[in-house]
Amino acid sequence: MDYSVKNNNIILHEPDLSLSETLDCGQAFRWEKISENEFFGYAGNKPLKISQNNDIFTLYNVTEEQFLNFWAGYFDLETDYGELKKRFSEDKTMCEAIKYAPGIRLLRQDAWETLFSFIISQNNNISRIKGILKRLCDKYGGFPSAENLKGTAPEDYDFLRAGFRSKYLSDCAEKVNSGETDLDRIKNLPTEEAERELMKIKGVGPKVAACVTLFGMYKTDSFPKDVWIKRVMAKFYPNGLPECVLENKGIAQQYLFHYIRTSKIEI
DNA sequence: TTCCAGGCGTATC
DNA sequence: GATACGCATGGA
Repeated sequence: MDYSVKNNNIILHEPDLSLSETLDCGQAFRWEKISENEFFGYAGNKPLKISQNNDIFTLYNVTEEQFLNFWAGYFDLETDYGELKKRFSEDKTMCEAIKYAPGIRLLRQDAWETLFSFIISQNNNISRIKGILKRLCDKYGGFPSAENLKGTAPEDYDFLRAGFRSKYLSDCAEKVNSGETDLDRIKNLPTEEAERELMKIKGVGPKVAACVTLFGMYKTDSFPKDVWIKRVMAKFYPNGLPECVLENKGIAQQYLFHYIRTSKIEI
């Protein structure tokens, strides 16, 4: 990890990171582009302004301790994406997807925030998901904890305009508050078992559960299959994923998802 | 205006 | 176990 401290900022050198590709590819919903090369957003309830000039990043008003204890982990800086991408590129489609957006990384996000957010994501589009989460955070002065949502009924979420998902949100809050869903315990389970546990929450099926284990628990072998990934599978991998991605197919999934969803390739 | 979105619960077979 | 359908809302 190549960084230095300058004034109150952290200056980071990282060739395998693009802010727009990583923060705006549908894995996190609370980042916004505030200028050509700057983003502002939140991870948990930690705010950050960050800018990029080629492979040099500035994290504003971040101490070395905050950087090492939190942001370095959030941006997955200890993982060598150069090495990962080299391995993935043994496959032709992966090679194209990586060439299209080489700066994607998997963010290590908070499990609770990921769970709540991805319940909202189902049968929904990304810009609308962002709007719903903004209304949520505006009301609670940041992303609410499970405790903050204790005792909420579906109607309590009307202000979100989340539609049929409201009943799922109150069930999620209830199960986490009662301890029936214990995210810290689930984190330590094998991927498949963890997903089975998460699916006890109403509105959490295989896809949402996989997003939670991948984005919120850093289980890099989980593989969320949304409508876009189903298209990728049908078009490029009718006989299954190539061997070179299997161990980290969750990370590979991010490149594929972004590639098929935003590039102009024929589906 | 119509189509569809980082799906899931339920009914039915 | 597999398949079909409805669902709230609003972006494009």
